[in-house]
Amino acid sequence: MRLTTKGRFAVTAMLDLALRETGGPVTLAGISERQGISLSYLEQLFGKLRRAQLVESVRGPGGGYTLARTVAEISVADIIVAVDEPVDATQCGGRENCHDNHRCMTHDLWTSLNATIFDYLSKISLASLVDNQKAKDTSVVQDQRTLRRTAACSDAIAGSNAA
Amino acid sequence: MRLTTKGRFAVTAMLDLALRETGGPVTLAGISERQGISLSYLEQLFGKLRRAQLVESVRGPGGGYTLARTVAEISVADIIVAVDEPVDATQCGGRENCHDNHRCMTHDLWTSLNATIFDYLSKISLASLVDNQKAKDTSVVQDQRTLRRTAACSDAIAGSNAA
DNA sequence: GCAATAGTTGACTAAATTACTCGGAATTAG
DNA sequence: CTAATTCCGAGTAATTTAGTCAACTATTGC
Repeated sequence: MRLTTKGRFAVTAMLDLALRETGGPVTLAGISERQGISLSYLEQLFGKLRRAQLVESVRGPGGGYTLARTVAEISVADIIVAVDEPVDATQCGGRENCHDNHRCMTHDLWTSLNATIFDYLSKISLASLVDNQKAKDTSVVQDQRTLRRTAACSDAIAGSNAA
Repeated sequence: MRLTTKGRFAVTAMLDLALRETGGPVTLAGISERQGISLSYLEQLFGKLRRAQLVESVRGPGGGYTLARTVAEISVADIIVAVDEPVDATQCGGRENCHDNHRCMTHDLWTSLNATIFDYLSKISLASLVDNQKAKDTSVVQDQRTLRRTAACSDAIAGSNAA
């Protein structure tokens, strides 16, 4: 479990996707434009997200990405694990070949700490982020663009909650 | 708040220090040998830990480092923040210069998530890690045969960093 | 005072990772 | 067919990680 900007990008992109997927597949070009993340980088990230079965893709015109599960079934931990390679830096890589009586020190310390952080992030679903985001949006109504987006978000939430 | 191997090294080193400081200042050379972390790298890390006032140094023969506070007053979060540069990757760096109506999305998401993780790690003190470690040590008493493996293990660690 | 010990600092470097670009191939709607 | 879009691999600049090296300062023991 690492926490880097890579994981943040992925979560941001997934949140954007979650907020819009009722209108059919969402293109990476759109996410790129809205979130200020380069298209090519998104392609890499979504390649991993797809292989982790968090999203599904539709090729061709009108294609794009959709969530492979409901927003309630996708956690922040899922996303971060999908894009941040395992790496599992317990130094001995799970094997017990560290120092003699010190071998468990780094090992147990980080495996348990990792487990707890992972556990914590597993309980934060995309659904809760969407809700939070929706609350922010409606409380800061600015112009037409925001209004349109808010409406779309409401649909997105209603639609995916029903499923 | 990032979680990288750098922070892990620092926490490991601090734990080693906490476990031994009753016998006076602990040298970096000792920590280096026991934990398999290069001396020069430890120098860098402890420079930061000292500037963050988590440790105090004693120069000259018999010198080394001691904790600047009690083990109960030092948290894992303190250590990680001390060595992992701020970076604060909210993309807009705290300023509100992100995209128009999307600016708060990444921003709020990560500041709140960061805060929660930070909060969590703030509650894990060195004292609890020390207690945990002591329990492990006494329950898994090693014998002389194990001690000889130490040298070989250092090599194993150096090699497995690539993985 | 001298020598040994140990921290302090800064400059430097190799390797890895991050964040990204480019070019093209596969797929599919219209 | 053509355009839109994902898919894929190679390449790359910037950054970070992890570590080296050398010179320096402070302290202690003799």
